[in-house]
Amino acid sequence: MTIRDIAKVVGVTPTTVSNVINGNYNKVSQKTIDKVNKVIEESGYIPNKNARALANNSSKIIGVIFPKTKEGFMQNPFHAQILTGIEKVISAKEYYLMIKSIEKYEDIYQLMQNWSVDGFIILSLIGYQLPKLEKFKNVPVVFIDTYYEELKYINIGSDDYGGEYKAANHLLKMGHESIGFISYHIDYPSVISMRLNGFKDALENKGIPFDYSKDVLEIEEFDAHDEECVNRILDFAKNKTGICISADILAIEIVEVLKDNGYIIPDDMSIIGFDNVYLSRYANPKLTTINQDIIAKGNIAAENLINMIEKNYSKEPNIKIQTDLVIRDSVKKLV
Amino acid sequence: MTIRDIAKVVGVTPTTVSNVINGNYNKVSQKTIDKVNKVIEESGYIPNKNARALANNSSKIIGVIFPKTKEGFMQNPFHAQILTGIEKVISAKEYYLMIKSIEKYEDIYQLMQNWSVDGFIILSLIGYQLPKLEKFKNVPVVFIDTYYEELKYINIGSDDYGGEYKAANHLLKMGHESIGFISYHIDYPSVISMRLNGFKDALENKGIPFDYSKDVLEIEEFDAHDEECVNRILDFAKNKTGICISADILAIEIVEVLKDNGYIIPDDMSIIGFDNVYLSRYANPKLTTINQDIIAKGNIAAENLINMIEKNYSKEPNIKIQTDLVIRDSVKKLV
DNA sequence: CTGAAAGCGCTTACAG
DNA sequence: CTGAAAGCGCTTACAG
Repeated sequence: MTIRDIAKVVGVTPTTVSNVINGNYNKVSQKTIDKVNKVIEESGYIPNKNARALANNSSKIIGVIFPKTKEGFMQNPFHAQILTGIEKVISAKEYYLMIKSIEKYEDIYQLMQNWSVDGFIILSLIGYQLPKLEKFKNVPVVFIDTYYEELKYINIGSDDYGGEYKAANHLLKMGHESIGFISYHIDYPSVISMRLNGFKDALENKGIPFDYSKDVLEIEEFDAHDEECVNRILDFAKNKTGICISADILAIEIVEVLKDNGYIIPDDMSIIGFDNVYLSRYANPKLTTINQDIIAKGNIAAENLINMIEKNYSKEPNIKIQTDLVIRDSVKKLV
Repeated sequence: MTIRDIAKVVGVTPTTVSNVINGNYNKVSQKTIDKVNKVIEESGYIPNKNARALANNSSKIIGVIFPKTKEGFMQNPFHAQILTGIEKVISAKEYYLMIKSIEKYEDIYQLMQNWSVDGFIILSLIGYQLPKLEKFKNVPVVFIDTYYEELKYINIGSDDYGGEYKAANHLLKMGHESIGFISYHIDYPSVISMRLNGFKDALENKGIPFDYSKDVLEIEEFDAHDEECVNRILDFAKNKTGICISADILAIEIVEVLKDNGYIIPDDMSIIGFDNVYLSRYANPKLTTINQDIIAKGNIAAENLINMIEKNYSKEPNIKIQTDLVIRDSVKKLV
């Protein structure tokens, strides 16, 4: 079934059928429109998108790029929630969703040209990996959680700085004075480094000096079965009463490690996460954390991208979702 | 940059360039191959996939179809894990991944023809929704978790019957005699109905009569804030000491409801889930459940599909992943 | 309002 | 080993 077949049946030319399909109604008589539509209906004709994309140089495909992670790309609940948000608006607007997890950013170009992808959403790219910007000139791109000074593109981020500031401040208010910050590997600039800044400033604003070497623990690869990794955490915890952890998923793992080693949470150690991943509400104890509306973030990213694609218009270059403290059961008030 | 541009630079014809790109080396001299490759390299040429798909009627796209759920398609950790498994092999084999969540199965046809999708993986389709089978004749399809008598396609499932049998049996062995089964809406046949069968047979094999009206609770829509929903669960729990729940995500919610209403788990009520979603290991108490290797399921589905696409060969029509009891902390031994 | 024709960028028999 | 040509199924100026 092609456009030509339809044309033959109706007794008209492919041009006309194409015009009907594309809603160029000012170019076709109502009578013809009806006839064509009827045949399309009856025959169950479905246009070939590849041909259309080839002729149009536009595909209605939106590519979503995830960083490749060791656990597997959707094992990260943050990724899963973002994708949920993106998918919802993409499918509502009748775009198609192509997904790729990449190791090096050059892989994006391929996908870009390959399919005449109409636009991209790129997640958590570390600044220094950002490809030379000119390359993106022709394709609308929306970044999520990307910090980069020269970023001229739309970025949908969160108030990472303010969020972690609130987290540390909460610990401080609850009477904790020796507190630390644990994170996966910290890139600069990045979501994590911004959170660290918030942590640091909260301390200093209370007149508590910040000492990176004592107050921050970077964990390159968390592994609950790796003795050295566990010992580093235990060592780090020793002289502290509270810890801010840069992501809920890591926080939950660390809570388990501490519990396994005799800590009672929050009695012996107070913990605050970040992200308010849906898992955190079921953890034991329920995790006090910083909420960001991850699904909204996905929605906003997709909406902005589609606006760019369709109207060549874009709101602000930098949108920041607010972040709020969610108090649950993992922080204890010290007297 | 097109194949023609490359051809011009090399001083050769598009046919030859195409032959080099496609590895038809027996049709081109080594000298030409080298020259062409050099120019391709230098120019950063990337073939247009749409054109190729149009000419080939094959796209290297694999479509993955999820049922549309209220929470959002990736909010379901089972979906997320399956997708992780699928993505891993698809990207390793250099296919592209297109994702769609659908409400009605007819939407599949669209996607199918639209992009000359090379194959489909379809998740959790309920048997009676299965489209007329002839329609799939030309496109390889692998189903996941689909039960259907006349299913002539490959299905990657789990031993749902055996798994739930083990679950119920475990409760029985631990001294529980009045036990129940809770599930979302039950379709027939389906993953859930098979699990229910396993539950039922475990009971009957111990000489305990099974009474659907008393032993099974179907929850159409779980909502912890809906009083009626909560009351139904509390009512159901009243005269029981243990409950098998057909999915971990539901089990975890129900545990919360019970705890909120004064139950201590497992002292007052023993709970077994199903799926061993990664969340279940962090729940409070840690959830005893039935494990299935969800990522492996995704891997196997993708591998089989690609085999079908490339070699027109397929293993068995029906592959069942094994399911095993994972004992954690949500079941109590009765004396 | 309708149609003939060229073009999108590739592939693939076929001839030489 | 190389190339000319037709075709994949659509779109889009352009002419009438």
